[in-house]
Amino acid sequence: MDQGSLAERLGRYLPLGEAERRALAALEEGERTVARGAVLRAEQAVAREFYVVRKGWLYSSVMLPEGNRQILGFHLPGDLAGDAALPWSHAPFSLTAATEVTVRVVDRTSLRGLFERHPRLALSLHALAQVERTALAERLASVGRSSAMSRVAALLVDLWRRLARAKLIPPEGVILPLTQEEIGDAVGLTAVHVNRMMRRLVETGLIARDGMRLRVLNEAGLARIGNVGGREGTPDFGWLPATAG
Amino acid sequence: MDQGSLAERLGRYLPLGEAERRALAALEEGERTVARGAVLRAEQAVAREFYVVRKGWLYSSVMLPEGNRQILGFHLPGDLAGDAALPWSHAPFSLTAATEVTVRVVDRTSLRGLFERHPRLALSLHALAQVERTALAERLASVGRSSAMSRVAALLVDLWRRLARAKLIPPEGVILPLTQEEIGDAVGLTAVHVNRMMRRLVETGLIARDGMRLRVLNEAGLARIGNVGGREGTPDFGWLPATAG
DNA sequence: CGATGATTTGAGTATTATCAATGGTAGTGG
DNA sequence: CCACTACCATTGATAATACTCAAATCATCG
Repeated sequence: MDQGSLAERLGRYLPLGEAERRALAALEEGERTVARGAVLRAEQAVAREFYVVRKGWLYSSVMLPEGNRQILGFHLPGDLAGDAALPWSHAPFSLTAATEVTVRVVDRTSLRGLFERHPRLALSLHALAQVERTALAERLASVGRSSAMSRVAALLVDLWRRLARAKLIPPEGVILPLTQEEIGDAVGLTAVHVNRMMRRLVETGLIARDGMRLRVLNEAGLARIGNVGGREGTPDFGWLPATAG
Repeated sequence: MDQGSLAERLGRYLPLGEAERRALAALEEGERTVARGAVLRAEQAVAREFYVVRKGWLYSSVMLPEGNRQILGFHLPGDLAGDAALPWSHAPFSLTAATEVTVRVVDRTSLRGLFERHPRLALSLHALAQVERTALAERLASVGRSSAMSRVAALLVDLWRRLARAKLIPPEGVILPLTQEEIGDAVGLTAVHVNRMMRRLVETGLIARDGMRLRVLNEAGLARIGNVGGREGTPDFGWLPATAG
């Protein structure tokens, strides 16, 4: 199946019929590739479309008036990006390429047809949005109520697990295409402090680093430090209507 | 129209047809009232339903292992609550009554019928979920990247504006049914520090308090301190299909 | 090789948390 | 009506966490 497609992503949660796969594939119109560091869509830009990440990483962020940046989330292959802009004419946050990234473009008006002809897919998309929302809530809890160590650990576990699910982790570890400043902007810390925390995680033997390459040596331990729950949260799409065509 | 109903809420964003109003009303099945402080649905409880707030306030929260609590958001009349649990069999966070609160119960499986028969409403619900998601993102930015003063100010402006939109603010000010500890749990501060910040906001003349009653004297100033944007973010549901019956 | 940007480390500071004590207010039961 | 309790707000004093500033090291790329 198409690597990083919407069909592949939704297929993780529920079985899809042939017609449904085709409908999803038809959504993804143009393809666009942007270089590392480039902004795919800026905050406040006109936003009539959203994206499906095919290859590479993206992150969404907002800038505060004093020049601080908050990174809201990272979008890996198979993730949607920019769909939170649906109910606005202008993007509430910007999308930036953490690596060179390839996305498929989905015009928001094409959701009308999808919702009319494929209610089951519509419901799945809705449920998927709620998954993202829960992830955001968990990040908020981490940033609002945990120590610096915790926050960094939580972010690393989250990324590690998502990458693992998407089968993107080779045995020698994964390349985290993030500066420590970006990590800091994601968890609400300065780059300097992120450095100290990562360093301590290495000393403790929980992770290993080599340049940008990261290996989690003790996922359970890292999860504990990060206050990250275990497997309670397996998505349950079983209540959706049974597979159509 | 039914105060705090889903129809009233969605009607704020787009015109609804008669059939659509009926379909929305049909969703809301039982009614339930719980006392201030009571838990409507606990974290990890089986979650096959979600709620529409009719009267009173609710908040959703998660507990961290060390006993810290993060309040994720407040649900005012007309808001959905617990809908983020859709893709899970067990609730990712708990719902607590901040005041005595009355909710209508919606079984998640009844969404199937709605999505099949009313794609336009389905799309609206989806868009509404994205609105909530954006609010969460803004809170994250506030907690992650602003000072204590900012965070408290941002929360107050947010609540104030939402209450104003729902026409729930009498001229003498609104009763915030929140302890300073709850405010702290929402913005990632201790109750003690929340107290100091609120006190300073009063000294500065931005707000006035009398017991639990709050009045915002200078909304623009409070918004500036809170790093809260102005009117950029007016929802745009204009791209949805035109009104059906 | 020089230039640019990221990481690393140290020293001092600031913001926010923690601890502790006091006063206020509402509710309860006698 | 009053004691009594419980919870919340307030304030001060102290401690800890994370930030700021600064400089040195490293890595990468033309």
